[in-house]
Order: sequence, then structure tokens, then C-alpha cells
Amino acid sequence: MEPLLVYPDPPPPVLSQGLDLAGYPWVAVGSDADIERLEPADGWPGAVILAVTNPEGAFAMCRALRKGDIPLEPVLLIASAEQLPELDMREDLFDDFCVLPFQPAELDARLRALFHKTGRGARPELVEYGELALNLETYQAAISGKPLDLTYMEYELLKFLASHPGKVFTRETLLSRVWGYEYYGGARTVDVHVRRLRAKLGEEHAGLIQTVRSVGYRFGQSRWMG
Amino acid sequence: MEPLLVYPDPPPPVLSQGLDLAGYPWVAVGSDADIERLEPADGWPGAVILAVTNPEGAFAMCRALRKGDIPLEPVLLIASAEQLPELDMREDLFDDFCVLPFQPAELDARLRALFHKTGRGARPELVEYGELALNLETYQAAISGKPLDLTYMEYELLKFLASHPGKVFTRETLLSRVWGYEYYGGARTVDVHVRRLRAKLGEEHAGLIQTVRSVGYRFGQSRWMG
DNA sequence: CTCGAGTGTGAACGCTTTGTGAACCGGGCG
DNA sequence: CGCCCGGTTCACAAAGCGTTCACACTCGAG
Repeated sequence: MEPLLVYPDPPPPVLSQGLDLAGYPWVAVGSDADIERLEPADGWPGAVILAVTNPEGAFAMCRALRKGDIPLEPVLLIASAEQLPELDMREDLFDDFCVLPFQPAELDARLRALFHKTGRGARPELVEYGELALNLETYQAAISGKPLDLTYMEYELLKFLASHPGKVFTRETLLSRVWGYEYYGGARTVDVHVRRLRAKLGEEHAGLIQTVRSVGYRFGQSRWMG
Repeated sequence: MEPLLVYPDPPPPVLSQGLDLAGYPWVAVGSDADIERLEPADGWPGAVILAVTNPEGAFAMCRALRKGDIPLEPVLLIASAEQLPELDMREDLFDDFCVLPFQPAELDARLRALFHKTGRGARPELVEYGELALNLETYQAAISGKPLDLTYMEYELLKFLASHPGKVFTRETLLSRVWGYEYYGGARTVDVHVRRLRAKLGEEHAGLIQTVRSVGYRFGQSRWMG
């Protein structure tokens, strides 16, 4: 996910820690000039502006973000209780606000709600390993940015393996964990699915799934170094 | 001004005093039956629902308010910090939330912002995705500028899907979220509605609703990462 | 080198899931 | 009462996909 724009630079610990705890990457900007300089390729996914330490600078930042050709959304404002009465004068400058002191969970919840409402991507739940990424919400997989067209079972198998990189699983274990605990079928089924997965991963990444002879399969690098 | 609907009855002092301090008249309701019985002539201007003491009753009240012919807006939810993680599951049931303990000024500010944003005569709320646009006020849908003649269920299903682009939903999830939480009917119902939606979207846009085999349906192209 | 267990590979089979047309049903209305 | 409209259910067709099998290949032990 692209990082959120955060003002001021540096943000106070309550804000940076809240964002870190909620799992949002972020970049602090100190002035208008930084907006373009630090902007990700896809544009800013949103902004969190602290209005407490320097209200004038904060509202100026909001205006700068909103006056562009493509007004930046969403903008979350962090304000103190004393500032609340005056906020409705400038409500066109932000989409939601959060009052200090706040719980990290509230920051998380408001950001989630904002991303959801404004349509931009909600933070997808991902399983990642190197170039490989599985999106658990959309049931899609991609490697090196290119989407993989996986069937349901291929997806489930890859998801399980990629969730436990380095660990070796026997065919029986894979059958019970991926196919289901009460499943009883031939162990060769696993082989065939592994083969198709390797084919779809492409020659370059086929080695992600390794055969451990007489044991089973392992995803990713061996963990012999811990 | 007409009084706000407040749940539960009686509300705890922190809520009633907050509303009194902010100058909002209010009426407490204890059950669904009270909604109509105590409703002002012009209808409720909004609602404040406390989800802390009796969460089930609170969410049931939200559903009752939102499921009517004219969904009640705005709804402000009062929640505890512990409830925050689960709120995004039901965000269709309210418009904003306030975390306990809150300052009276925050309650005031959020109510003002809500009335300004969703208040009567506010701009129509739209759900948009590419060429598709749903007008939530007039229950009209259009694609590429041409209006779609959708039935009620078709509209609701499309609205829900288009509100969560990229995400995959099982038939069961769709039944509970679109048809109703206590609905129990055949899962094939979803298939048929999807088919009719695809037909009405036209061949060009039928692909907006994708089948994810063994899982369910997905709307729109997946935003790969955010 | 030889052998055998273990694994890769291609193809065929058959079940499950989904698409599709049509019938059914229940409520609103002339 | 009979019609119409929309939602649901049913039955069948079509496709997709998981499983299995047969056979070729690889690796390691002796």
C-alpha cells in the first residue's frame, strides 16, 4: 500500500505510533513543497493532518491538498477538544476528524471507514512472499505484478504454503489442512496441484515450491538458518 | 427543531447530558415499536444510538431505522473502544461514530457535521464505479449515461456489490447482507439475480460482475493493491 | 551399473458448480 | 376475480475443475 501523507514533520509520537500500530505506512511532510516531491507514483491514498501544534500550517496543508486538480481524499484531521467548535467552519477541508486523546483503534477505525466510503482501496488483507502476493479479499494472486489465474484449489494450496514459508509439509498434512480434515483421497492429488502451480508461477518462480524427497513440499527458502 | 431519536431508554447520563449541553432536543425509544409511536410529524431528523450497554438491541435498532422505506439519516453510533474493530462490519448501519469517553463538544461537532453532510436537501449520495452510477436518493441506476431499469432486489444487490468493488462475497453473505440478516432461502436465488443484472448491464458491462468459482461473486476489476 | 521407491507429466474421467430458461407463487390493482 | 409484476424455485445443460491413472523420469542405495 502506498504511504499516507502525514503532517507535521515530524508527527508527535501519539500519531506516528497510532499509524504504525494500525499498520499504515506513512510519510511526513513539512510544507507544501513536500507534497509533490514525496508523492508516490499512484498519488497519495489519503492524508492525516494534525491541527494541534500548528493550526494555521495544518489548515493551509489541507487547502493545498484539496485545491489541486484532483482533490485529495480522504483527509483525516486530528484536533484537540478546544478546536472542535471552529471545525465546522472548515469542514470542506477534511472528511473526518479525530479528537485527542484518541485510542489507536479509533484512528484505525476512522481510516478504514474513510477508505471504504471514498472508494479508494481499503487495506486489503494480503499474504506476501517476495514477488508473490495473494489478496485474501478478492481471491486473486499475482507474481511480479502480473496476475495469476488460479483455480480455487490452486489458490488455497498456494495460500497455505505461502503462509508457512520454509516449512515442509507431507502430502497427508496438506490434504488435511488444505482439502479438509475429513478428506480422504490419493496423495498424488497434491503432486498434480503442485505441478500446475509451478507451471502457472512460471519457470522463473517455479522453484518457490520445492520437493523434499520422501517427505513432501516446502514453499520458499529453507529455514536452516532460522 | 424536531427531537432526535435516542436509544436506549433511558440513555445513560453521559449521553443525555451531552445532548442537552449541545442543545439538541431528543426522545428516547426502547424498542422498534416506539419508532413509529413517538415519531414527529416531519419524521425523525436523525438518531443517536448507544451500542455499549446492549449492542444487539442497538444494532437491531439501527437496522430497523435503515430498513424502512425511507432510510433514516443521519445515525450516530456511540461505541466503546473495544467495539471499534467490529464496526466496519456494520458500517452500513450508521453514518458516524463517537468513542466513549467523549467530550460534549465532540458530540456536538459530529452532529453538526452529520446534519450538514447528510441533512435534508443535501447533495444526492451516489455510488459510482466507472460508467456505472447509482443514485441512492432516487433509486435510479445508469450506465454510460443510459438509465437502467432495475427491480428493487436487483438495485439492492448491485448497490451492495458496487459499494465493495473487488471484494468477493459468498452467496450466503450476499443473502444475509442484501436480503436481510434473518433471511433463509436458496442460494441459487443469488445466481438468478446476478444473471439478470448482467443481462441488464448489457454485454459490454456484464463482466463487471465476475464469478469466482467455488466462492461467490465479485464486482469490478480488483484494485490489485489499494 | 542396476534397481526400486519416489516424483513429474499428460490425458481422461466424472463430479460439482454455474448458467439458463421456465414454472411457480404471492401481493397489488384494475 | 383475473391479471401483472417481481421474486423465488426448479430442472436441465454446459462448463470448469479436481481426481485418478498410466507411464516416464530422477535420485540414491547397494
